[in-house]
Amino acid sequence: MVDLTLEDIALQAGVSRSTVSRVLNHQPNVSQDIRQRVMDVIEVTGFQPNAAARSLASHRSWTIGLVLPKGVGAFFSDPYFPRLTQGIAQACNMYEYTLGLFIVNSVEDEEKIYPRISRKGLLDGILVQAGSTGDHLVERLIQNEMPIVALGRPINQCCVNYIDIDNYGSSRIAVEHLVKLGKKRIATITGPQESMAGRERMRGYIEVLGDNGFELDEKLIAYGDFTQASGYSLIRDLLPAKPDALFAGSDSIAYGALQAINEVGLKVPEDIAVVGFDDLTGPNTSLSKHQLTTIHQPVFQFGMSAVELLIDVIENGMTPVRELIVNTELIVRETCGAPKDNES
Amino acid sequence: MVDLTLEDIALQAGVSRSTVSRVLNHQPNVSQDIRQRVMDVIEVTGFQPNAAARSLASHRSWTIGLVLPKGVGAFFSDPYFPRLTQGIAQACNMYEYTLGLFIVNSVEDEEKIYPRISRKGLLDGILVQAGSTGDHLVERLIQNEMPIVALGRPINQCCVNYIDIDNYGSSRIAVEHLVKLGKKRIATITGPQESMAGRERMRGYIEVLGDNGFELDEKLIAYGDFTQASGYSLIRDLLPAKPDALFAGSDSIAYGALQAINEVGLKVPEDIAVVGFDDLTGPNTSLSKHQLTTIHQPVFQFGMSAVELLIDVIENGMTPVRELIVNTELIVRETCGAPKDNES
DNA sequence: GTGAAAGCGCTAACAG
DNA sequence: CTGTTAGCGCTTTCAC
Repeated sequence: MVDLTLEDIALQAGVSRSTVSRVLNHQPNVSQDIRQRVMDVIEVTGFQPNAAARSLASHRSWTIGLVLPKGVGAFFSDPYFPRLTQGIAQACNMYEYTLGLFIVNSVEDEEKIYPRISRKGLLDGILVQAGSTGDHLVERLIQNEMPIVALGRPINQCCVNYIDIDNYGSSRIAVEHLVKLGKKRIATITGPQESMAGRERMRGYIEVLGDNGFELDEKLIAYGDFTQASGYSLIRDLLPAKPDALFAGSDSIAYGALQAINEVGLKVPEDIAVVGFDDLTGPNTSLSKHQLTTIHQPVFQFGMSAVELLIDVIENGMTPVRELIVNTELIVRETCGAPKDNES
Repeated sequence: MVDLTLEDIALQAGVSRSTVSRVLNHQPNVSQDIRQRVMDVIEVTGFQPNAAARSLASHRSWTIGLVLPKGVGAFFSDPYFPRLTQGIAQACNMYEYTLGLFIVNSVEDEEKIYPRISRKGLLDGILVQAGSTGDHLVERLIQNEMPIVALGRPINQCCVNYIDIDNYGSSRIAVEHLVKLGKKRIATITGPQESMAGRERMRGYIEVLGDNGFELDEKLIAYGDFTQASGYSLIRDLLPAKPDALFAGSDSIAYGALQAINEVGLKVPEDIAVVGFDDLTGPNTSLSKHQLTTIHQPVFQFGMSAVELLIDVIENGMTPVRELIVNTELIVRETCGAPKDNES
């Protein structure tokens, strides 16, 4: 297939280059029959406009970047980022954007990548995962007046567009569920307190206990890092305090804890009820003998909404600041010991 | 930061635009002091050349695409693709390429995405995951004379650059290991036979048994799909035939089988030895009570090599056809029941 | 509603 | 070694 240009199409259709351009960009001011004639030629020739030329002339690349800062790269082993990425990619396909992926693996990467993503003509906008290192990047990017949306609410940062779930409210619902089930000694293994998610989920736990007149017992609290390994090891520190329930800061933590609980011979949910957070259906959940009660966050949809939000920012400008909170849902399964719902 | 152009830099440095361009592109014919002067101005101003303009003029976008065809999207839940993607992204950072990610989620996507990735001016080259749907895409892309490298060897396709591991040879090593351990009734749960990996691993199994004078027993063979779920359910069909060993077509299959074996009260490796394939350290492996003996494939490195291969193709043309085989390694752990290595 | 013409910001011969 | 000069292929005023 020889390289075609607008000019070639124009020639074949017997019109001017501008007209072909108008048809290509779905502009209104073209008569029906000419439009059809041009479209036919495009169809037959399989013409695709040159992306670089289009970007250069229009100052729009139709490409957005997904930036995963150092640190979250490690999280790539859990199903969260893959799912998120899929949602983002899906939305990009829908809106005919190209997705650029920037994974920061090291400190050196960070400095090298930054100029590349902020250079003109490459990206129309940026999605950046919030988190300790990410937030630093967010700051620099914003000063560059590049359309940007943070995935998760950045810490120490105002006036940033972001999309997030209601971590605080959701964890309240999870812990309240445990309270309603009559649990009296509710333990928690939280995520990292440097992350907004870890912090807010913790805050929900603390406040629900307070609201219900429970005393905070440090022996029932452990600080993990969202991983299965941390759940597995930290629950052992908590067990001596005889908890009758565990609110895990993530499903991974919950699964780790579940396994350890199992190994010491305790029963779930009889001896200890467990509620997780995330509901990422992955290999773990499918075969687990425990059906985990958890907070479902719609990761795929979250990714899609993030793209939509970013496109909105690209098209309508950075002000006002957008803050989008996506709904979660408590999924009652078996590990909390709640009576079964009446099913129809 | 106001938008700078080459011209601005040239003005400030007191040279011509071309000279700045030469400095930017690390071309040799610039005197040391002028080069320095230009670099200083670039440094101070933080100038970054416009990506679109550069692509348009040079016919190089410094962007490569990673295409994950429909079907492999589902695999996104296991750790393989995330790791692979990380390796690819890492190499892109190293060589200062931008990575475009194209995940095909549906049939409609397929038709919409194809023209976008094959359009001029966007991508310098393409990495495409091989596999039933992928191979079809590979074909179309090749005709477009776009530099391309397949990840995994496409089926029914010659004359394609690809990178792969030696599935056949590796599975031979795994099964031979079992034979050497004195196993007589070696079962297998394979991956899908539509995939080269599934097929070749199966072939290794069959031939090693043949070489050792074993009869093929259909009761010891099950056809899975690489997932944990398939391992979990299919091993139950195999157990009545009293296997003393299992060669699993993937670690996921192995873990599924391990769990089922456990649940029926058999012991690993005493009653049944298990060898897997992949060695993707993920959440499953970390806490498993079984240390899986398996074939290690260096996924991250695989991704990096794929990028290097593609860059070679971009720079030196499509001929000759490149075929790159990456080495694997048998990792002897506990599930095969081999005596411990003497450790120093 | 359509065409002509002027760039977008850079690279790459080609002179000198 | 450096500057001048054409474009790269498209979008976008501005006329008509």
